[in-house]
Amino acid sequence: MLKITKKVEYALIAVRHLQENKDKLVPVAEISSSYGIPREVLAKTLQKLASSNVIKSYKGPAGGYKASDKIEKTTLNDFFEILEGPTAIMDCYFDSGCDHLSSCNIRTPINKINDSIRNLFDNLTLADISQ
Amino acid sequence: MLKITKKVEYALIAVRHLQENKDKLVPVAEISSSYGIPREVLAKTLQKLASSNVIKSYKGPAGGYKASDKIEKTTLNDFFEILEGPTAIMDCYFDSGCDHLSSCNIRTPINKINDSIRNLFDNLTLADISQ
DNA sequence: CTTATATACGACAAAATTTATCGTATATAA
DNA sequence: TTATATACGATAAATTTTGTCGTATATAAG
Repeated sequence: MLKITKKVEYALIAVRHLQENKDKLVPVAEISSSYGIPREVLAKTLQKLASSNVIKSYKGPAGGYKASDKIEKTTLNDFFEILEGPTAIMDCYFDSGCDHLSSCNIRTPINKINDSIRNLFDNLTLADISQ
Repeated sequence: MLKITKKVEYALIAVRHLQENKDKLVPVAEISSSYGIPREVLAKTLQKLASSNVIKSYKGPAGGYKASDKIEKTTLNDFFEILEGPTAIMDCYFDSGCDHLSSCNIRTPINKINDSIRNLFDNLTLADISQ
């Protein structure tokens, strides 16, 4: 439990690789072969980061991805939510479709844990964890 | 991702129920029926908490579980680890069997995130999140 | 203007993990 | 002796995660 997904792992690897190669455009194939990541999975992950402007994409031959200016200031919370949706240790923190609400005795604990984690991730940027 | 398991959810519910019924022994069946939790799953979960002395167990008719003195001071980290093993967002934080180590460029980020989460859970007790 | 290369994106299959069930053993109060 | 409760391993079902496949679109180069 409390594991990050491969998607997020791959995204972190890619982001770091782009930060280390700011001078050029990096195609998916380069990252995928360098780190042994399935190409299509990585491609979709980078597409999400691109549509949120964490990285920039360029099509065509000699195209690829590069880090955007935004990347350093992106918080872990934003990064995770771009890739996986809202950060919550239980779905009921965001969803409203719980039918056990009347007998639920852990709403307060769950909310406290969640708020703590979200606060942690709101205050950590991609730059912070790279140093 | 970063979800707690049902096991942990059930354990939290049970712990809160025991805290609210400190005067008596509570059998698994009472908790399981009150909150709609599968009996056997809950039973195994409580067995783990009992063998770690977070709660105490009593066999036989009129037996059941009750909260121990230790319960209030138990940290979330201890609680989670009793139920699910070491807290880590990626297995490589504890396991040594990674064969990508030579090309791994996210060891620092992963360790920083992990340490932050563990620090958070080390400083939150079951009592803290119940208030 | 054709071709080769790269991103974009939806549908589906495979694998892994989580969740639940079943069967049996042991302790103990009445 | 019996009924009730915990203890615990094996296995099945369900869910989630991970990976694959097919097709479309953009663009640089010859």
